[in-house]
Amino acid sequence: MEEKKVRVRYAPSPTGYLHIGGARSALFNYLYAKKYHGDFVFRIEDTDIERNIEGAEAEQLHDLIWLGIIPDESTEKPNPKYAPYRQSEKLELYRKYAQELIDKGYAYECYCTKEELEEMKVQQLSSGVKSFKYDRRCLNLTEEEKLIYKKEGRVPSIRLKMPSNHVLKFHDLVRGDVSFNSDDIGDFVIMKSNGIPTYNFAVVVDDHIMEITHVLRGEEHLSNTPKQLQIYEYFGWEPPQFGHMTIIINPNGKKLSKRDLNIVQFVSQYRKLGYLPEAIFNFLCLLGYTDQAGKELFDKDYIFETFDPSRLSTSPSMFDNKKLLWINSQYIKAMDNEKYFSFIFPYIDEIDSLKDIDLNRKQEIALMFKNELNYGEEIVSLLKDILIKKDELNEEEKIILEKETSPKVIALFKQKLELLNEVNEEAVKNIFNEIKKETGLKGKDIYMPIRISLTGVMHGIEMYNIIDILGKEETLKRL
RNA sequence: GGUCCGUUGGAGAAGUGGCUUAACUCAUUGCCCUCUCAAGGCAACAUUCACGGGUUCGAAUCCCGUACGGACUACCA
Repeated sequence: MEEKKVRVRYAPSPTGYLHIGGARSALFNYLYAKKYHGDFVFRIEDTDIERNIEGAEAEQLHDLIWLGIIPDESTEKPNPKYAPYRQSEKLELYRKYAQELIDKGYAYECYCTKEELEEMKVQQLSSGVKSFKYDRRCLNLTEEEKLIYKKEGRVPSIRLKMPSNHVLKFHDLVRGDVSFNSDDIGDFVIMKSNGIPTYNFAVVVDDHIMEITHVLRGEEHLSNTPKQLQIYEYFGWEPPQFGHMTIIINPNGKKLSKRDLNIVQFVSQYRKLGYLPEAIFNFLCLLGYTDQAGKELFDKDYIFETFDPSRLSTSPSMFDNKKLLWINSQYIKAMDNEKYFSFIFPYIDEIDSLKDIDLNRKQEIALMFKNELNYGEEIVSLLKDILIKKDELNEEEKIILEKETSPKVIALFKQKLELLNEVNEEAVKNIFNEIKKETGLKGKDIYMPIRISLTGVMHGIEMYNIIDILGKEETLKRL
């Protein structure tokens, strides 16, 4: 058999921003393409006109590229051979194929109204029927009957005629052999009465036309697969190989939903918070996949090389924000300084008093926090902790300040600092050493009173850095 | 209810019949470092792989059943 070039795709509907789940689907398809030197296609499934959102398509593509998941072909970079890349632009094609199925006797017009279908459903359910299936009342409509319906103003949808007792099986890239029986699947709609194809029909046509060879998608699509396979069979087309990845669950064990407000789950939100694309990319690789060598921190080239779809997991993975945070902090630490500066400056600029300081100064301050940060925006609150002194002290802090030696230490420090011509790290260290000698105190007893009188809190970055950030004048004022 | 999928620690998981005293990572806890927090270093954390049977000399690994969890069950994608 001739080796076909691997072609995979990510095909979102433009109903919102790129979220974690979508990004993960895209990512694994992308990895598959990279591993097997194939093409990764970004295409749009916009058949639900009601839910389409202006600008969502561009946002999704933009976020994807930001993450480093770069399509070889997309709505913005189409290959004429496969264009168009939006379903809404090839409605005629779907109609043509649907008609072909009707002509072959594999599909039929259905004139049922929404109300009738609803009623059918209620009736079936109440009469103890196990699962709802369309009762095929329009299967053998005569031309006369159709005419009557049409005169009533009814516009038909088109349903696929499922064969009876037909086993639809396939080898799932991640789950192994899976099979369904056509008897459990009702005649589903392939063309809505508004002339727009349904998802299950449109993907088949698209995947076939675009010569998609492999489809990695979420487990929620598993039960759609037999429907799609039946369509492939009717057309005599070769279906792609499917692989159904685990769903991502929230801490309650439920599928991550876009409405889940407890979890930040849009890529753009992470970008704004100061997560690095490489870190998210890495994290996403860990969601339902493990590296053979057990590595968890790796760069793209490594995963491109080693990716093995058979290692995709079959049990759901929980979205662990703490792990993302940790991975992100690792990537921040590993950044080279130039990159780090351009990453972190926008956050520093959020603080008015630091916005216009000179470059060297800003770099110095930025570096004080490089090992401290889990995500970019965190620097804002860390800096504010220093710049804005907390006014209410808690018990522990009060006790330290009220200790009999504390006022003396603070006074001594203030006095020595005032005499300093140039405040640099060494000079400040010397002051602490002198105080140590003169008072016989050490460690906590010296540092804490000063720390608390400067910032109001017992924790934070190194003392010298705090003094450095505040400046001599402000430091003296606070003592 | 039906169909399909899953079940190893707080979380992600490795494990494909003997090399498992169940790897590795996050989290948690303790210790070291240290003025503090963080970072970093070290260590602890599953007598056991949902449960019950079976196959086998031997099972987390294979088979059956039960329980539990999830996805789907739209003229949404």
